[in-house]
Amino acid sequence: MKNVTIHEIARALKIDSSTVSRALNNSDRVKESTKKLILKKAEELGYRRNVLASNLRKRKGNTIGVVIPRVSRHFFSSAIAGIEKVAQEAGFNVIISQSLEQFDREERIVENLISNRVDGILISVSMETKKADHLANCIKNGIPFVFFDRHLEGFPESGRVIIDDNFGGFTATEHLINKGCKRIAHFSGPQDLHVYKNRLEGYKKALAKHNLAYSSDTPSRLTEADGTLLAKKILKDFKDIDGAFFANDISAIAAMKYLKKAGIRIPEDIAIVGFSNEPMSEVIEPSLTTIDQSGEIIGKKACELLIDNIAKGNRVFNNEAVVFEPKLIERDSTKK
Amino acid sequence: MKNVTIHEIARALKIDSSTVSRALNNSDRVKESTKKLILKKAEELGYRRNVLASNLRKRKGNTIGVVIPRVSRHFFSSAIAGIEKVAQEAGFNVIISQSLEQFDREERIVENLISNRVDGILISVSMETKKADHLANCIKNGIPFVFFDRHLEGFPESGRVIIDDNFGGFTATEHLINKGCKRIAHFSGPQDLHVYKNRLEGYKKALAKHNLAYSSDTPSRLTEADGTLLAKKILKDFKDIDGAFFANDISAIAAMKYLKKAGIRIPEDIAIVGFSNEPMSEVIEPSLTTIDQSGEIIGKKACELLIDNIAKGNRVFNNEAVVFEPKLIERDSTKK
DNA sequence: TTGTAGGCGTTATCAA
DNA sequence: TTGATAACGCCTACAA
Repeated sequence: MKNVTIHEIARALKIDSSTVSRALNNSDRVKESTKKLILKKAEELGYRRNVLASNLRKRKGNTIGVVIPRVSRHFFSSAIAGIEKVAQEAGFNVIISQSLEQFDREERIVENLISNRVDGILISVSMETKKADHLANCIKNGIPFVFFDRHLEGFPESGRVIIDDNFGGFTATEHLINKGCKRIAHFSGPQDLHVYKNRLEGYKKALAKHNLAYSSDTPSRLTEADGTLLAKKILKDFKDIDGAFFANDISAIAAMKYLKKAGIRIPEDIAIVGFSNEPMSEVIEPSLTTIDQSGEIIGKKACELLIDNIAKGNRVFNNEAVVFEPKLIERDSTKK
Repeated sequence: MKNVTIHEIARALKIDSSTVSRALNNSDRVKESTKKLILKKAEELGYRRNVLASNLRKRKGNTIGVVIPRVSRHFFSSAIAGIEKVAQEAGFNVIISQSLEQFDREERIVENLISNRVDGILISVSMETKKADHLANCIKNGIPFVFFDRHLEGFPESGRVIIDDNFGGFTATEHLINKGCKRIAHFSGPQDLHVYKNRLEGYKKALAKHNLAYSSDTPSRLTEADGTLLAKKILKDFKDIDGAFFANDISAIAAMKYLKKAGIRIPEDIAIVGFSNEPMSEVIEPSLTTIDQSGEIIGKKACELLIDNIAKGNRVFNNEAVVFEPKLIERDSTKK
C-alpha cells in the first residue's frame, strides 16, 4: 500500500521536494507555472498530504478536543453543533469524546487528547469529577481549555462559558410560587458541580424571598431511574408538596410518568418544573415547564474563546467568564 | 513550551534513546533494572509519548473514524456506545463526526479521516448520499470501512451490519392489519437509502399478503417539520386512512402532535406505528408503537467486523453482511 | 542487553 | 525562484 509523497511528485517532475511542499502550501515563493505543474501531477498521482507528518513538523494539529458527559443529551448535542460551526470556519477539526459521567473515563480521554497534541480542549465535566489533575496537566502541557456549562473552580488560566444557574433556579422556583405553590420541593444533582449547587441556591433564594419553607432531598445523579425513585419518595416522604423543581428534565419526566400512574394530577396536585428543555419535555403530557440553556450559543461562544486562546499562543490567557441568562419555557405542567 | 522527549530521558540517564524507546514500549529486550530506572525518570520529567511521531513512524494510528448523520438520534448514540466499548477493549481510539445528513459534509469528513490516516471507518451514510467516490477513496488508500444501518451497494470489499428493514416494515404493517386497520398509509424516507426502500417494500409485502390497497406519499426526509407536513396531508389527501406507518419516530411523533390538536383520536381514528424506538416514543401520549433497532448491538458488531478487517491488513476483507432482526415494541398508539 | 543509524513525510532555514 | 539539508519525535533493523 504505497502512499504517494511529495518526493515522488518531485522525482516525477525532476525538481526538489521542498519546492513541491511550497507549491502544495500555495506559497508565493514558487513560480506560477511550476505550481500548476506540481498541482496537476499531485492530482494525477492521487497525492494526499500526510497530516501526521505535517503536524509533527509544525508541532500543532489544528484540532480541538471536546469532552462531554454524553452526546445523547440535547443540551450537549446542540453545544456540539455550535462548536463545530465555529471550529470549521476557523479551520479546526473537532474530536468528540464522551465521559459517560465517569471520572476515570474523563481522565483517560483528556490524557489521550494531550498525547494527541490537540490545540485546545472544550470540556463539560462529569458528575464524578472533583479533582482536576487531568486539567492541570493540560496547562502544564501548554494546552488551553475552556469549560462550558459544568465547570470547576481553581483554574485562573481558563475561561468558562456558563449559564446563570442561580438565576435559573430562582426563576423556576419563583414561577412555581407565582402559580400559587406553597410547599415546593427541589431535587438536585451532585453538589460538586456548580450547576447543581447554584440551581439549589437559586431555589433557596426564591423561597427565602417569599418566606416559604425549604424542602429538598439528598442530591441524586438525576437519571431516569433516579427520577422514578424520587417520585416514589414524593409519595412517601414529601406527600404534602404542591410543587417540585427538578434539576434536569430527564428525572422530572421519569417522575411525572410515575406520579401520573399513581393518580397524581399534574399540575393540579403537584406543579412541576424541569431544567434543560430536552425535546421530550415538549412531548410529555402535560408538557413540561422548563429552563432553556441554549446549547448552541454556549457551544459557539466557548469555541470562540478557546480559539482566541489558542491564537494567543498561551501567553496571556483570556480567562473570561461568560454568563448567559437561561430562559423559562412555560408549559402545561405549571398551568394552573 | 518544551516537550519532554525520549532523548532527554536518555541524556539524563546517559543511555541511548533507543533503549528508552524500548523500555517505554515494555520490550523484553531491556534489563528490568534499567527499565525501572527509565520509567521512573520518565514519570519524573513528565514524559508523554508524542503519538503523532509514533504513528508516523509506525504508519498507523490505532484510530477508528465514525461517521454518522447526527449524534442526537437515539439509534446513533446507542450505536456509538457499542462502538466505543469494543474499540476501547481492542485499544483503538474513536473519532466521531456527524454529517448532519449533508453529502458534502460527509465527503469532507471522510477525506479528513483518510488524511489523518485512521485505521478504519464505520459509516452510516447521510440521506443525501447517492455516489460513493469518497468511500472508493478509502479502498484506494487501503482503509477498510464497514457500513452500519444505512449502507450503499457496490462495495464488495466492505462488510455491513444492518437490520432487516424489509422484515421491520412488514412487521409494522402487519401489526396494524392485525389490529383491524384496512386502509394503511406509509410515509417513507429517501429511496436512495436501502433502509427506507426496504421498509417500504416490507409494507407493500404485508399489504399484498392481506389483499389490501397501497397508499403511500412521496418520500420525505422525515424531520419534525416533515412530520407536521405529513399530518396536514393526511387531513387533506388521506382522509380515510385508519392506520399509518412512519419510517421513523421523529416524523411519527410530530404528526401525532398535529393530529391530536386537530381532534383525531389515536388509535381509534388512526393507529400509528413508528420506527427506531426513540426515547420520546415512550413518553408521548398515546405511547408510540415502534420498531426497535438495538443500536448498541449493531455498533458493537460493526466495530468487531471492522477491527477484524483492520487486523487482516486489508488483504482479504471480511465482507460479511450481518443482519439483525428488528423487534416490534407494542404500545398504546395501536392498542385497539 | 544496549547502541548505531536511518527513516516515517513534512516543513523551515539557509544558501544558491 | 529553487535546491540542499536538517529537524519534528519516534521506532526498528542491525551491529556490538
